Amino acid sequence: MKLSPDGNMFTEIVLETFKLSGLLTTVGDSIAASAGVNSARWKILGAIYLSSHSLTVPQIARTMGQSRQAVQRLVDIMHKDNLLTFSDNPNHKKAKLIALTEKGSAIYLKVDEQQIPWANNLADNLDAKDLATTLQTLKKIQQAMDAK
Amino acid sequence: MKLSPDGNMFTEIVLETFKLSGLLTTVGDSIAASAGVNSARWKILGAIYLSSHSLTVPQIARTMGQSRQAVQRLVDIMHKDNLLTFSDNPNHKKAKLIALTEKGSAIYLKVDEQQIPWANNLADNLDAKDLATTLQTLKKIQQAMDAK
DNA sequence: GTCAGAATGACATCATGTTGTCAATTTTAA
DNA sequence: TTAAAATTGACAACATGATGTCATTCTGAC
Repeated sequence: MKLSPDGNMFTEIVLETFKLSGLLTTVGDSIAASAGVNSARWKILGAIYLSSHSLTVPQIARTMGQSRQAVQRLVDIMHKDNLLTFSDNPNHKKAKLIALTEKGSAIYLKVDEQQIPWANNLADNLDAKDLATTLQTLKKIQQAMDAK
Repeated sequence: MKLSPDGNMFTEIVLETFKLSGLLTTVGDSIAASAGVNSARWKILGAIYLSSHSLTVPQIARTMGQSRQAVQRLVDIMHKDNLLTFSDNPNHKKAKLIALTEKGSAIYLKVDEQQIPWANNLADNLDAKDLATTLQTLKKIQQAMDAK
């Protein structure tokens, strides 16, 4: 069997996604470093901050497209480092609700201060319509994968 | 400072890229498993196969957006496993040229057999024009990052 | 209400991938 | 031509992340 023209484009998108993810992680490490965290921990902080309410570990993992255990590991470390708080979950005895401490919040905002001009600057050189299409398509790809 | 509307879209694309990359790696592991490799090794095989000529380790790393050392590590393992060959590089005494063995080639093609219908099928449910825009935009983002 | 199946945390093992360092080689600039 | 800078392979240390297992808790079908 051969790739259809669309299948070929799709495959190229997959490869570019891998590549971009690697590059973004490296850049993210630089951006987050001055606040004392790395990309991985910044992403955890962001997942909680952006949800605007407490989340359980599995919820964070699903948001991030990662395994429950990988997130649990980081959450435990960040809890020890006083970046996150655990609180009882009225709906589940074992699955604690996770929120940011003041320190965690401050770190997230400090990283954001640097990420914002970076993102604004890069976005300036790109077409808004194309960005919108790209964002929607990335989401649709995930939905299509889920459906299989 | 606040995110511009475009900066906000850009940030969302970044997060979706991370998420999609994680999900694709998991799916890729499943697809590649029957041929005895995983996503990481499949990607190495693909980088060499698709270039249609021998590559050095740093060249593979740049193609994949990963560190030279991570690629070197896998290449050494895959050489031991008889998936790759090393040959002298007329342009560089230390940097060997890497190519696929018959076994490596066969494995790549076997994985491809399964990846192709998967990609074709998913692409069928997506708009060709949107896929083209997405692919171009992902590449442009990388160029814009490089320029900084 | 009960019980099978799913979800969750804890723990372990392993693969992937980054960063840092050093010596050897290549490239570049003067 | 030569010397400084960049590239490369080898090696090490460490962080990230997937997978597997077990006991506990929750959910849903009956």
